[in-house]
Amino acid sequence: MAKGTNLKTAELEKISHLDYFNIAVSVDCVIFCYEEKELKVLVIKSDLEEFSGLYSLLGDLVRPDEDLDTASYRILQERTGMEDVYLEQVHTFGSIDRHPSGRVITTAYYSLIDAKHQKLRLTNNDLHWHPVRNIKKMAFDHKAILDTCLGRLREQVMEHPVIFNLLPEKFSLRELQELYEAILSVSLDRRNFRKKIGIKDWLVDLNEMEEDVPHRPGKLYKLKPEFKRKTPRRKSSNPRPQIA
Amino acid sequence: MAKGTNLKTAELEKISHLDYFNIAVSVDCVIFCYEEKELKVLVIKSDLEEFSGLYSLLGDLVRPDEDLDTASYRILQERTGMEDVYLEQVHTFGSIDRHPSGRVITTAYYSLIDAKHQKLRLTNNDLHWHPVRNIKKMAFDHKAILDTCLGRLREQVMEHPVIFNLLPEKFSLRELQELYEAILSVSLDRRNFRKKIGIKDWLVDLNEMEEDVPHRPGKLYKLKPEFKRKTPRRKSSNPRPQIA
DNA sequence: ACAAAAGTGTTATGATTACACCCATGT
DNA sequence: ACATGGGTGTAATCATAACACTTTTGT
Repeated sequence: MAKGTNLKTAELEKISHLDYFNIAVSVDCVIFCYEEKELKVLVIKSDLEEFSGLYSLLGDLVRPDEDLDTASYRILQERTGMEDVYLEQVHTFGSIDRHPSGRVITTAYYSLIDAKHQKLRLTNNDLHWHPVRNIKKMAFDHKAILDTCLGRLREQVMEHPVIFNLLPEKFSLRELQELYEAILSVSLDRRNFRKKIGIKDWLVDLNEMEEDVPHRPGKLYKLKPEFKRKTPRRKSSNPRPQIA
Repeated sequence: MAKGTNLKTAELEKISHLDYFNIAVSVDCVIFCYEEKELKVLVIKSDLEEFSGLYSLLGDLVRPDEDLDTASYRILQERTGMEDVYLEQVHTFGSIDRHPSGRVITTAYYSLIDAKHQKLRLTNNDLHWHPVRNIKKMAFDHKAILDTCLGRLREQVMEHPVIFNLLPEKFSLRELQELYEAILSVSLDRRNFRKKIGIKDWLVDLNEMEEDVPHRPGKLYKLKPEFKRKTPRRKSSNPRPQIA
């Protein structure tokens, strides 16, 4: 269609791009679960001598024929054996010196999974779930990545029904409240918590009771099916205004 | 320190990475300004034949010796001649086929600048400010990038004093309200708006009046200096809870 | 009987919404 | 005098936060 002008074709431009094909691209996944009343993150011992003894997040280079989102999904599947997980992109870290092997930029995702359903390939390099609040130092800039993802999780959890990805299908309001408390590092008033959850209208009362608890059993609830978004919600570009 | 074990050094690992050094990394800037009572974005005619006639955002490949954030800042300076601008990373777009020249992932930033202070190098390729609401189609996936950044701007504007980067130093409450209305595509009640802005306590009354307006002049205000964050705010990883 | 947690309501405060009139300035 | 926008307050509704007692179950 377009006549020969001073436009470049993509094919021509490709050549001039070649000089720039020397930044590697990776993804890192902050995979959260909730276990023993604690928020935990999946970490593995770094296999770089520079970071000997430190743990890192799970990540990998992105393959040239693989979407960024697909790459993070692949990491997650390879390591946890889980399908159909909640995964959301958070931030891309691109400092020059963040990786000792050379220029590697990385896009961080966070993921929420139900501790009961995953079957970790706990084979090597001390791959394990680590309580988030104990973590002081990690390989690379992974502590900053973890902090950023935790911050995002805390923001999301207030407004969107994502937290349920960390719980089994059926749960009591106490379990839900304890999970909020673990994520936010606060303690919440039980009555106000129940009122607020009630208003949000996210839950279905299953008319079932907890079993095998050493106290009065609580009712069990599940998330209403219409809120089950394993695929990351697309950000609406038109949220309703909250100003005046 | 570490004895020779089965750890790899970064130097060794570098070699195995070489196969993967074939994804290009770019940044794209969604540069907003406010002019003639409209939110506008800086666009330029695409120089790719595939997108002949379409406009694209301003972007460039990231240099191997340049931080991601620095790259976006460079684009902005080159094109607008401005220093000290508000710039925030939003999302990284990494579909395989998003660029016809080959595999290019791009990190999108949005920026807010005062229309009065910029001196555009309006030299070529029809670089110009385009009203955001008219834009239907762009080169590459740039329409999606624009929408995502606009969505982020709308989220931010509710909670954080960022909007002032689009205004001159001194402004009236009417100008401020019109700007909110332009960004959010809503109309706001004047009394409620003023009440809400008052509560936020972001402004200083300058005890000056508008001049040269064909009606009763309004008071002028400026943003309190402590809220002038040209550098993107770092997300707190500990927002106060808003649940119960 | 005791321990542990479930379940539940009221009051006070602050934010939000809807809504209408007089005032100051320029033409 | 008219047109344009500046400036202001009240009442209704809703969300939030603080707070304590009775009930149910397992041991």
